[in-house]
Amino acid sequence: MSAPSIRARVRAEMIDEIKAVARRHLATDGANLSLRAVARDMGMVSSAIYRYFPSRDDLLTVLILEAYEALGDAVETADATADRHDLRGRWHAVCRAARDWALAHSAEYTLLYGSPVPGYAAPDDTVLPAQRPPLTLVGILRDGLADGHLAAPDDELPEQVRDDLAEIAAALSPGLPEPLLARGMASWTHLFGLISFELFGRLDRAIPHRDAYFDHQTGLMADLVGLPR
Amino acid sequence: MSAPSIRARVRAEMIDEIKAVARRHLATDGANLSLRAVARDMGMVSSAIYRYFPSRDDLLTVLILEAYEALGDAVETADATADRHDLRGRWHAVCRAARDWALAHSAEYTLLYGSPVPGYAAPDDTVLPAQRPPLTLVGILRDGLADGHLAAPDDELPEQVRDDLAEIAAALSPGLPEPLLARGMASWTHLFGLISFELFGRLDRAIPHRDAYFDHQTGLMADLVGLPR
DNA sequence: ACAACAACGAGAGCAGCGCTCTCGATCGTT
DNA sequence: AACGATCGAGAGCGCTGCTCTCGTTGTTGT
Repeated sequence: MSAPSIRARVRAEMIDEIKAVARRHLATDGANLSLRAVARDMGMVSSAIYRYFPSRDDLLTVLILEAYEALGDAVETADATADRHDLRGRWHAVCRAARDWALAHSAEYTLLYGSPVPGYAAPDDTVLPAQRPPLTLVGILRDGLADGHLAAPDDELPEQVRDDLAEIAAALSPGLPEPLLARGMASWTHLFGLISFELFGRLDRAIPHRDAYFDHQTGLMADLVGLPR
Repeated sequence: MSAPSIRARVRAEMIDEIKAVARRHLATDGANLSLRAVARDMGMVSSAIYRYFPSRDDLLTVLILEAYEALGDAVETADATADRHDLRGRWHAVCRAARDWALAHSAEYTLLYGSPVPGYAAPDDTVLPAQRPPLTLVGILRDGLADGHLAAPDDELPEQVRDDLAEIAAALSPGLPEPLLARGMASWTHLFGLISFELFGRLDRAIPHRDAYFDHQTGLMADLVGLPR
């Protein structure tokens, strides 16, 4: 067993460079990534790329996975950096981190949360990383319940809704009351919609002051889940 | 001025058939519409399509415009059909109508609310039709205020948020209190996110009972804007 | 040290795409 | 009846993802 051979090292660097160039193309040209353009940028012929990625979709899948991880990192870091007992501060920090990452990596965000590519099926590997942002929000709720600064709402849930949410709670955060989880999921849904609206240009003419609008909207959701002011 | 000539009539029918075939392709193959495939389906050669639409994007634009109108029709019809004084019933009817239309026309919904196509810029003609669903929701709020069954929240808004919302209110529904509009926009954002999550497969493993979940989530938003139970 | 093998880049080629141009055929009008 | 507009077919351009072959180069076992 020797140190990694020259070939293995070069291969790893090649893969990294392909991903980097692909990300650059993604940022400038949008979501329709051209393997041939990537190859050209690297001074290679298009078929050579296939030594490293079996298909364009496989390259996209890797980029998607890493994007999920990057977004997850950004969100969790924001949460960990905030004062642990300032629930509302954490909430806003997490939401802003998601938005900031999305604005800074719009094409990658589009890959994650935009329309699914027709022929493309997301592999199961994406399920866990995709849960990190909502899990972070749920973590704030869990902490709030634990130290008594947050009370679960006493909404009555239809049986089917309660059952579905109970299973989710069991997987995400055992013991989380279903009515609170329901409101948490509404917040997560709203956050996704908010970022998508902004990124996809739906606020262009309507909302000049995006930062203030975003904070106020996420504040409404903080109210909805019952975070103390 | 004569009756429309045979040629004009045939041309109109051709355009209609192209749009119909294109919609069918959209439904089966997803958002990447192939002009050549449409032409093949019509027993034509691809270049013949260009006698009727100057480019693929122009065909897409027409489909998008008509999709906006169809969604707007569905939503407004649902609102008009419900009991005018049952605010909550109207709210749920409107939300369900939007969701039903999206589920029944998923590719077209994706065209409207999915990631924007890279090279494609939405023409201004889409702005007004795109406002019809949120306008319908706002209409429910306006009616509620008018007959006293709905009270505007007394949220304090940051100045920038209040100013932006005041302009929107002036355009959409003059006199609508900004704090209520803020919550209405949160509801609309949430509704878009909710439908997109479902359509883009993000609830696939998590929520088996989609109908009940949807109604409960939109109910939470009805609470948020203050609709009486 | 040399042979055998695996990994690699270049190139040609296939089928598909959007789009353009040309050329007859057809239709409506004068 | 003749002319001009309209239309469909066909060839062709440059682009795409992807496959296959061929010569070269790095790695490994004897």
